[in-house]
Amino acid sequence: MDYKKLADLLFPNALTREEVEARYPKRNLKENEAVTRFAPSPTGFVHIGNFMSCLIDYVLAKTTNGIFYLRNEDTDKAREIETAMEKIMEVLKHYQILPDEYQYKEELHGNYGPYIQSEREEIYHAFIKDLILKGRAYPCFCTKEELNEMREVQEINKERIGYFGSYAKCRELSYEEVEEKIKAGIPYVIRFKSMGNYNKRFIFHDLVRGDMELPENDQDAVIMKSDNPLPTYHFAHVVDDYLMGTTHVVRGEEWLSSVPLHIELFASIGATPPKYIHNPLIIKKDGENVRKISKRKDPEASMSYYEELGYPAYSVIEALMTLINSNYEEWHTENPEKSFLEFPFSPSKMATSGAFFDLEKLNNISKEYFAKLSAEEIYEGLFTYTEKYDPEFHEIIKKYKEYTISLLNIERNTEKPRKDIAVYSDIKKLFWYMYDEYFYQDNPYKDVEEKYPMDGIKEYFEECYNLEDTEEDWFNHLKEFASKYKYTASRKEYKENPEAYLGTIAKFCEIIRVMITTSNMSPNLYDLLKLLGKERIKKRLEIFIKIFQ
RNA sequence: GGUCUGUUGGUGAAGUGGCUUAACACACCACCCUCUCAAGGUGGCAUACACGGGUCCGAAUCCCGUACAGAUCACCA
Repeated sequence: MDYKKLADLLFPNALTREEVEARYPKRNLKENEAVTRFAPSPTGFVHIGNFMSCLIDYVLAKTTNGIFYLRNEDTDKAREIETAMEKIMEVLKHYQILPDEYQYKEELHGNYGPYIQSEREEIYHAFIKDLILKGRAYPCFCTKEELNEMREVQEINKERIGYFGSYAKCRELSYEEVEEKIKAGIPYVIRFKSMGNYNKRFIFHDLVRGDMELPENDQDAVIMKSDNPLPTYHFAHVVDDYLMGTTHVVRGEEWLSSVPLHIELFASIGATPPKYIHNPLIIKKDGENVRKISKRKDPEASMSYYEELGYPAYSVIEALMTLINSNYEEWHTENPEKSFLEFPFSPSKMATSGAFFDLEKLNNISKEYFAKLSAEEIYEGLFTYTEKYDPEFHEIIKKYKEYTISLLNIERNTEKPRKDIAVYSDIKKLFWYMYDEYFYQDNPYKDVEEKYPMDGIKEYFEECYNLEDTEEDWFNHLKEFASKYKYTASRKEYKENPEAYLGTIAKFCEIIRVMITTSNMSPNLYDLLKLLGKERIKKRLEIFIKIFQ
């Protein structure tokens, strides 16, 4: 076979490798500086597993003073979704994981572009032509039907499945045969010609798992598709990461089984492969079974799920960091002021089995985080969140800014602040009744089932309640007053003689609490009353008494 | 079926041959505190290292086998 003739037949106008490589000088890196990339395909929402890889990429690049870039892997034109790239950019922005080099719409940053694979066609073609010239790639005209048939034969014979060895029949085509088929317009793909031996093994070093013994690749994988002149993932990965100078490839462990192919592909173009970090899959318990978190079944697989509920970016990153390195949590409690970018990340400490993204744990992390924020900071976050996800509430908190901050400040500046907010959408659930716009929407007490005695309630507000009291005075006065209406301050006394009392002070407080919040659970009553003010208390009192008397 | 990877309490996990009578965190339960809730405090979850062999003075840790689970075997990434 005359490879030169074949190469010119298939790619008459392709650039040479030298011409292409001249555009991509070696990166000027110091020892240990990592070049990483986030390389999503724009086929849907951002999956949490991909985002975890992305976070690792980012941490690796930033902690080594290296480069983190974004590459749009849009070679699958059939599955491409137009808005997907926008979503990806939004997620990166939301989490402030910003690439140093990227290409989006009219913007181009970085000297190793294009960063969109569909714009790199001539680059791939130069490499493919070069492989053909070396006898390491060839056109294959096998149809889907032929391939399926071959597969069935392999299954019956209990052989390995694939296009390799004697099954790779298009390997043997003569130049004349190829020329004839091409002239006849028969569609074809380009396959890599493997020289590997499946029975031979080699050592592959993964940064997470250490040394692994893998069989050599012997599959003649498709490297260029027939329906469009773009490469498959495998080939694009090899060419792009070589030219763009990627030092570390972070990807899900589902890629582990194609490592032998990638290693052989790198060797075939005379390049050193990058270091690999195969991170664990994010899994989920589904009844008895454990499975990969799924785009279709699990809403929490999508990064937008967390944003919509109002998890702060910080909480999600914290939760993922604890998954990535389980000693992260401990480190962070010891170094509470430090950013996750100062954490000494170690790939070898990463879990090697499936990682369970625990929403309970996320909530806990998030509550701890909110507990540390000031009321003003929470207000700001809430402002941004509601602007996008709850415009009605947004208008309300805008109107009552100072008041909302005071609400958020209840039991906050103490040694043991409240921990009842995990997501921004919790805030409305917690404080809706403190806004008259919500309180008076219909009968506020429609869900109150218990029949409360009204003894002393009206009198309390008329004769005793004083807005100026300190909390201590307030409670003492309340106790004193309630005891006149057969409420006791002593639990013991009440237990001994329940008939003699209407209840304990707790009961009296409960009635007031229900009156102003419609619920028997709320933050500190003293603060709520104070914030509500005399007039608004009075109005609620009147309605309350009217309904319950 | 082939290949690869795993398997420590309810959950996530620490652990790389002696410091382990196996950490820590979350969840759950009980009690304490308390005007309710959220917290906070104390304690509990009673035989947690898949199973069977082996190496060794000594194994959760190394080796072999078995079972189970997961990943992958596309012109999808």
